[in-house]
Amino acid sequence: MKRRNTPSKRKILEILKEANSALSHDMIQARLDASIDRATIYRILNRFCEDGQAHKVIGGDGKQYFACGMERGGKHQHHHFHFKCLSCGKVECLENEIQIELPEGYVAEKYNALISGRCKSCT
Amino acid sequence: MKRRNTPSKRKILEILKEANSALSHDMIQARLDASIDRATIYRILNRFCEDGQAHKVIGGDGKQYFACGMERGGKHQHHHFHFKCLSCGKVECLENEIQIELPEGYVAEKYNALISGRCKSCT
DNA sequence: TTAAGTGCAAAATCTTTGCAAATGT
DNA sequence: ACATTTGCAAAGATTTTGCACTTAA
Repeated sequence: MKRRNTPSKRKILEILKEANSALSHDMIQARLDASIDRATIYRILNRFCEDGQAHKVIGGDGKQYFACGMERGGKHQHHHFHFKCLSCGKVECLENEIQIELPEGYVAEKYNALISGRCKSCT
Repeated sequence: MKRRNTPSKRKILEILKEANSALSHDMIQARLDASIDRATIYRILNRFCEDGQAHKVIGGDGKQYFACGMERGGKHQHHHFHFKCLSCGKVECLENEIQIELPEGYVAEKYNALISGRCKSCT
């Protein structure tokens, strides 16, 4: 499946790059001047994740947050923690790598690690 | 707000204790012989979390999973990782404690850490 | 007795899907 | 040309809420 370079994709990738945090669907929609359909936004974001241009974290609220800050060369570099501020709502990627030894016979595939609390600006 | 000891609460707590894994709402409902209303189950589970008798993890699927295995004396002992098997769907509490140094000025409140993959039985 | 808990129905969220029309290559 | 992408509408899935009725203490 060959990917196309559409205006919508460019805009959304731009927004993800400018934000130095992970964004939920509605945060992205809020930053769009012209409106792109909800379904289209989700589809674009999911394609970004498939292609390794972005990654997804599930918030403590069960919502999906997308970020493209920690990918290098189209591949997600390492598995890291995320931090969600309960006050301002910002979701950031932390540098801390997840290092954990799983029990014998367990194989890890995906990581979803999110800590909630107060960020520096909100303390 | 004084809590009461109802049959529904007892049944659900029983189920959580017997399962050596975290259960989602529908998993719990499936294990109930007599049916308890959906809303009631959610309310009971949320009360358990408020009271420290259970804790909640958000799965990579955005669903809520509840467990009461790691609490001692009504208090959640430590923050730990969870593991969800993508094959059999089981969500387990891992012993590994989450130890992470947050950036200056950040305060942690809640932890949600889940690794997905294959468990021992499914490899 | 009376505050807490329950059931039912309905609402609120968030996300995905089907399909026809539009568009990139 | 033709497969990919989009918009619209509708469906799906999960969780919460309002309200009257029931029940534990």
